[in-house]
Amino acid sequence: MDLGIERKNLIEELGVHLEGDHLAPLAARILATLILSGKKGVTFEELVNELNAGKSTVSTHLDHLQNTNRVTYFTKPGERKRYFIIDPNLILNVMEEMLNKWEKERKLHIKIRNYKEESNLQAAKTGDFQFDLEFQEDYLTFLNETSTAVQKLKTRLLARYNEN
Amino acid sequence: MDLGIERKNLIEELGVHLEGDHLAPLAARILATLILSGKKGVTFEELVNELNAGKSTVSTHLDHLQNTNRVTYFTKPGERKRYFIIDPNLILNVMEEMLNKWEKERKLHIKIRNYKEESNLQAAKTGDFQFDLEFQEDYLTFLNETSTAVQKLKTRLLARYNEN
DNA sequence: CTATTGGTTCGGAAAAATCAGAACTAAATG
DNA sequence: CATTTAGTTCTGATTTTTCCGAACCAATAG
Repeated sequence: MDLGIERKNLIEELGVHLEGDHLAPLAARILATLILSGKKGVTFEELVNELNAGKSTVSTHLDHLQNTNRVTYFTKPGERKRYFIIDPNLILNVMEEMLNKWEKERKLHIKIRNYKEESNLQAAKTGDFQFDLEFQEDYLTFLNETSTAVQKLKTRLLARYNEN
Repeated sequence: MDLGIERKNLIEELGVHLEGDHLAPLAARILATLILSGKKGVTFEELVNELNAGKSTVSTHLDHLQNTNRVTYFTKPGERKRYFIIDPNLILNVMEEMLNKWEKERKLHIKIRNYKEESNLQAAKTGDFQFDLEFQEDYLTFLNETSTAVQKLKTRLLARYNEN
C-alpha cells in the first residue's frame, strides 16, 4: 500500500468528518493535514500546494483555526517560515469547548424550566394547560452527568501533562 | 413579567443555540417552539403563523426534523390536523447520535494511528521523520471515556423509562 | 536600494443553503 | 360533486458561505 495515497485518502476522510464541527471544507482539510503531519509541522506554502488552494483562503482559515485554539505554529531559528501544527492542547481545548457549550445549554434549560413553572402557576388558576417538567429535568441530568465525566477526564489529563 | 413575551424570547434564544447543531434557522425555531410547548403539541398552521414562515419552508423542515428523530406528532380522533411534539425519546436519540459520531471518530483515529505506525516502520529504514503517537492515543482515550459515560447514562435512562 | 520570500487584506465571483409563492393533492365537509 | 382543510412539491429568488486573484506589506537576501 502506497503511504502517499493513504495519506491523501485520510486527509479527505478526516476532512469530511471535521466539516461536521462548523469548519469550512478547506479549514477542515487544513486541520486534517496538520493532524496527519504531526509535530514536524506544515508550512503555509505546503498547505497551498497540497490542498490546491488560494493563499488568501489558507491565510484566512489558518487565522480562524488559531483564534479557536486548534492550531499554532513554531519557527526555526533563522527562518521566517512558520511551521503549523495542531495546538498541543487541542484535546483539552475541545473538552473545554464541550463544557462551555453544555454550561450554556444548562442555563438555558433552567430558564425554560422556570418559564414553565411560572406558566403552570398562572394556568392553575384558569384551569389551563399544565406543562410537564420531565423533559427539562432529564435533559439537565444528561448535561450534568456528561459534563462531570468530561470534567473529570480533563482534570486527569491536565494532571498527567503537568507531571511529565 | 409577561409570559407571552418571555416565550418569544426563549424561542429566539433557544433557536439561536440550536442552530449550532446543524439546523437551519427556521428548523431551529420550530424545534425551539416545540420544546417550549411541551406535550400539548403545535399544529402546522400555528407554526406557520407564530414563526411567520412559508408553508413550504415549515413542511420541509418538519420533514427533516422527523427524519432525524427529533420530532413526531400525534393526532386527535376525528381531526385531520397533526399536533407536532418533540420526540419522546429525544434525549436518548441525542445520546445515540453522540455515540455514533464518536464511534466513527474512533475508527478514523485508529486508521490514522495505523498509518503513522506503518509510516514509522518505513521511515526507520531511511532514518526519516518519526511520528509521535501521543495525540492519537490521548484522543482515543478521550473518546473511549466520554463514550462510556454517555453509554452508562443512556442505559440508566432507558431502564428508568421501561420501569415506568 | 532592489528583489524575493512569506504572507495579509480587500473586492468580488461562484457555489451552497435557506426560504417563499404558486400550483398541486388527498381527505373530509357540505 | 364543489369546497374547505391540511398539508406537499416544484421552481426560482434571496442570502450566506466559501473561495480566489490581485494588490499590497514587511522582513530578509543579494
